[in-house]
Amino acid sequence: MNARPHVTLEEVARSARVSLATASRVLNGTTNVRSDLRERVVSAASELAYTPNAHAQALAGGSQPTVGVICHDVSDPYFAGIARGVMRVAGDNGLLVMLASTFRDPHKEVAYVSMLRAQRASAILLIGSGFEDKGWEQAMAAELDPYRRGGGQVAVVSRHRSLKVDTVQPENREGAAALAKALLKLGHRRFAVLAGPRALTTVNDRLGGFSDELAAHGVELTEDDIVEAAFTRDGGYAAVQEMLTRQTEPTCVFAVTDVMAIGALTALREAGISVPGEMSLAGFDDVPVVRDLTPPLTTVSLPLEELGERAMDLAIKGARGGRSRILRLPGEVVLRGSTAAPKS
Amino acid sequence: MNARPHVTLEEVARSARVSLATASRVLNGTTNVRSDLRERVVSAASELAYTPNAHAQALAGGSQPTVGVICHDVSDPYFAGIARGVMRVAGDNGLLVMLASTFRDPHKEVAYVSMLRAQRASAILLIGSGFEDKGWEQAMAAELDPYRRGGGQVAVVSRHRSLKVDTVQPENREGAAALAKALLKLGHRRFAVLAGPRALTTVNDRLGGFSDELAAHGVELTEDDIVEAAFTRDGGYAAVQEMLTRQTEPTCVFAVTDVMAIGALTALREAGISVPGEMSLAGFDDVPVVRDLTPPLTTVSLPLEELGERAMDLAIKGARGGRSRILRLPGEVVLRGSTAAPKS
DNA sequence: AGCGCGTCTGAAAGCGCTTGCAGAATGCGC
DNA sequence: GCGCATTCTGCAAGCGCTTTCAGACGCGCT
Repeated sequence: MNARPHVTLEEVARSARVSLATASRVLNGTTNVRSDLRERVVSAASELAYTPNAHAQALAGGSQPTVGVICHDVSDPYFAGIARGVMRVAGDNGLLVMLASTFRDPHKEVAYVSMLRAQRASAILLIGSGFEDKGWEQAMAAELDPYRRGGGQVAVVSRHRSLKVDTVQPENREGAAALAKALLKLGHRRFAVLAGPRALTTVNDRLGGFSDELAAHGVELTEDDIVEAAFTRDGGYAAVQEMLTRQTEPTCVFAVTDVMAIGALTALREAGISVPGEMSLAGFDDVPVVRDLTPPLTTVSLPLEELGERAMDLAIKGARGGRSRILRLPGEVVLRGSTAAPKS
Repeated sequence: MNARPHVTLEEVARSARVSLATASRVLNGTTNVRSDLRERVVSAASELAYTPNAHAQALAGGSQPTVGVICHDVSDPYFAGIARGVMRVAGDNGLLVMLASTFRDPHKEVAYVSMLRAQRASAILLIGSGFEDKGWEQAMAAELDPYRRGGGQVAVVSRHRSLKVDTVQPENREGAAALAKALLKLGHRRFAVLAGPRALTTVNDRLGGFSDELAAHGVELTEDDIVEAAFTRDGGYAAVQEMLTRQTEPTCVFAVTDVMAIGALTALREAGISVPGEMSLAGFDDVPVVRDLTPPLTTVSLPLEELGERAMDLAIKGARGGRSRILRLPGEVVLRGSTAAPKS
């Protein structure tokens, strides 16, 4: 109704009987201003509940205090953990975060980058696995390149390296390999893997690291041992059901993601298979809640918040001299109650 | 390095040999433009990888396709569920979401509103319990009022009504009361409540609903039965430890939040108290993961995503004729394995 | 008292885009 | 072939703010 437009700097200046320039300077602390004038401006501003128009500021050359973050799904605890780190660093630096959730739709992802570009976000963070898809990569590059050429920062968590940007990489391959080694040491020889869609780089890396390490110890993983499913709790649940219909008789299941492992655990329980008594189960990520499962989940612990913090750091200190920087953060195998020696 | 400024509409226009106005009209589809001109503009734009400067657009009068969402903690699954709904609706409407995480700091919350105001976000959503604090309420109102006067939409999930804004309210009181009734019916008479800080309206409502219902059935809840702790998993964990040191001997524990209940469950297990054998446990929210706990958690199920969707709807269809609208969404008691009749 | 210097303040020029307005171009009927 | 109605197109005025530049002012000095 009384959609009276926003209070402008000009009104403040008029009300304080100073010039626009002076008002601006007071509010930004750019230059010294005689104290009585400053006083007048400050009180006029607060009286009118003035807030600068960020768009005008941005247009006029002031830098833009917003960064964009694109993830697959805000409600996935893996992402949530990373986002937490991102938010903290952003908050500490007075940055506003624009968060977009793509629900794993590659088109949306590109579209969001475009919007962020329009917003002249000072940085864009891509979080979560990239897609192994030529077409997508090109479309993404077509947005990202002009963005960076225009001075935008890009940082990425856990992506394919073919996007030549600053990257924070959890060591998926190595982590999965270390997990495989630990599982072998427990005595397991027959494994099943619950994998997400192979189009995701993360899945590939973890799966590859795991099976290579197995192979190095003379244990082959066949296609039959690998169940592909959605990258979610329900995906894990369904994957176990699928697995149980197959001929394979694993003694240990590796879900490439904790979230999938959670679903798997429930499916196993409902099938009357005790964990770890009859079947060991391991995940990856060390999402907070897996500690509270029964049994607590063996997994590869990733410093989720730190991943986010580092990515944000890279984006902020965007001193991209030349090469794109890659920061590798290792995971650590954490053996908990969900794994044990196989029933002999 | 080659921080060449962004491509502007003017360059596009020049490259297409048309006027600025025409280029603008082509790109916005405002008016019909002769097809050959349109053609030239379109191809020039794509060749130059042009993206309009959203700030300039906003300044020049075009409306702003961004909304702000403020929550306590992105990594809390309760919020994550709501955010999911918000994101979906936002995405469907071509809106960019700016998400801020306050980590429960009231000052930050106000500060973020101010930033969002500066961004001229077309709507601001406040998610999560408000603070029962006069000073905070005033500070908040001081930001929100001018914002709305300037045409901004505000919607809120689960807040105190004293902020006169469109609200989506989960029925905390009623849900807690219904839960109390169900628990009484199971035969419980001695309860403990793990509560979050009383400064949060949500805590008050749930606690109030629960204890009032108990009282209506002749069961009194004393201060000793209530343990106050942080609103987190660790808070729940600590609260159980505290509870165990007290004289009370409850047969049933109500954690006002699923997240707290998760911590509580682990603490109980570690204390060697079986659930539900020796102690029943109930939560509130029905966060996805509680189904996968052992035992699965009895709780009051809230339609989390819908809460978010509705809030976003309210904000978008901001037809605030006069009164602020309040949408109440009921919760539903879901009895799962974590509750049983008390050991007689 | 007069001069030079340093510090403040204000006028004005954009930042990139939208849009009202007026002039150009097109098509039609006669 | 001419006049008029009907589209299109281009000019130019802002949107609200920052910032350069030059003028105004006050000071200490000679």
